[in-house]
Amino acid sequence: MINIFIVDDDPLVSGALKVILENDTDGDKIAVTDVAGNGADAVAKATSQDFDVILMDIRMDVMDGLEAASKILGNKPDTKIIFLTTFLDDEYINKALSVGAKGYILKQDCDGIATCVRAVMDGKTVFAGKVVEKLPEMLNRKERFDYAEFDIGTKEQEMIELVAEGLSNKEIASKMYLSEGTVRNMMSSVLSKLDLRDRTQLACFYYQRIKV
Amino acid sequence: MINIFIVDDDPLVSGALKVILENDTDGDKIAVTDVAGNGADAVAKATSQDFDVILMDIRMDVMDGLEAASKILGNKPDTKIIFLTTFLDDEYINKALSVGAKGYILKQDCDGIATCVRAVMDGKTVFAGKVVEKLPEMLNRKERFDYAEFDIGTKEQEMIELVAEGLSNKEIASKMYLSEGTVRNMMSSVLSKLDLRDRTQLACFYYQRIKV
DNA sequence: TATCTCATGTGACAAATGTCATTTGTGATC
DNA sequence: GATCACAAATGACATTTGTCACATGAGATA
Repeated sequence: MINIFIVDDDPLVSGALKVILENDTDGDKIAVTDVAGNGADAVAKATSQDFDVILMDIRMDVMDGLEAASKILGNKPDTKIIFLTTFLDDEYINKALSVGAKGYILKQDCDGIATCVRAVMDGKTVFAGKVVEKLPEMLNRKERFDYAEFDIGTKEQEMIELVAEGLSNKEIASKMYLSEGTVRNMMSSVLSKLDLRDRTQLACFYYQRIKV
Repeated sequence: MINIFIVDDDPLVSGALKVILENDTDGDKIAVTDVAGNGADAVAKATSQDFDVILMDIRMDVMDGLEAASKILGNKPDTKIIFLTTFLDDEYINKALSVGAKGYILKQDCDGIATCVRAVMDGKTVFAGKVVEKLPEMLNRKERFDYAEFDIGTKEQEMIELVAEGLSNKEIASKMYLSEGTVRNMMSSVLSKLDLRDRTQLACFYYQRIKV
């Protein structure tokens, strides 16, 4: 028998999941033995009881799912937690992985959730296909840096990228069809806007804050 | 009925998988409809036939699984491919994700493979627990760069790190208790060893090849 | 001892870099 | 038409940077 704990602030979701899971017959019987409506509750219950798998929402009041998972896993590292959420958010996915989640499934395609639970019980980790599609870009991701916040225009952005490839002013000028003097002026302006001293600091800034 | 194609250079493995999969009764019946022993064969067969799921080894003669998968997915992007391999290699995992694999399972724990196949049929992606444990570090990894290969010593490494923080020669000299002239000489030497032109290119090199 | 290597340092030089004041041309706005 | 804003360009300047030839001193080796 597989012993499930559902954490979701929407009773409709918990209810639906319970029905789906408990009526699944493709293998060991699954039973939902407890339900919580927020992260804090979840931590309390998971501390006093043992569950085979926890299905948890991420966005919840009082304490969100990621924090709750972190606390639970800090206490019982072998707990298998599957996140079941509506949002396909890079930040969420990254944190879920870091926390050590065993799954990240989207609510919109949670039909096969019973199968997921079984796979997780087998030591596997199950992700929604769309989640995994995002991983490669996340592995070599570019942060979305808010150029506007620093009042930096498109041409200036292009120049920054070229600096970050190691080009000299002359080379940049040639690539951008500008005179070298203009590139210098742009450089000077960008450096001042970003409060940097020279092109090397700009390159560092680029790799540290803009692209990673 | 779920229609499986197994690609593995070891007939014992293919045979064992076939038995495990076809005797599983927890849901739709699973049938292994074809088998191949290397990547090239796999590409040929996957082009002429349609399969629901392809289970593929990575290390194979003639053409490895990753390349084969890439070709197959280039042709039929919706193909669901699960890698089944012995190796927990960062490079493999990264490529598998990039290629668009629906799973990465270790042979040593392939008991639940039928469950995995079903989860993948449901649009999920299934990874061995150990694979996913590696992802967080991969997401913020530091490459281990072989300074020795370029004959770069400890002091030179330290200098490189300082350049990558945007320090000037004078500042580096002060931090390392050297004269500015010495720093310049070191710089010149390092640039030549790495075949770079200036400190900005060195900073770029650092972020692109050394630390990420 | 004589020699060699190596890290450190100096001085000189050309090139690249960043800053600034100023000019020019274009398009928008009044 | 007059004015303004702005991108592009120029020239001058001080500073930083990279290169090179060479000096110095310490430690290793023959």
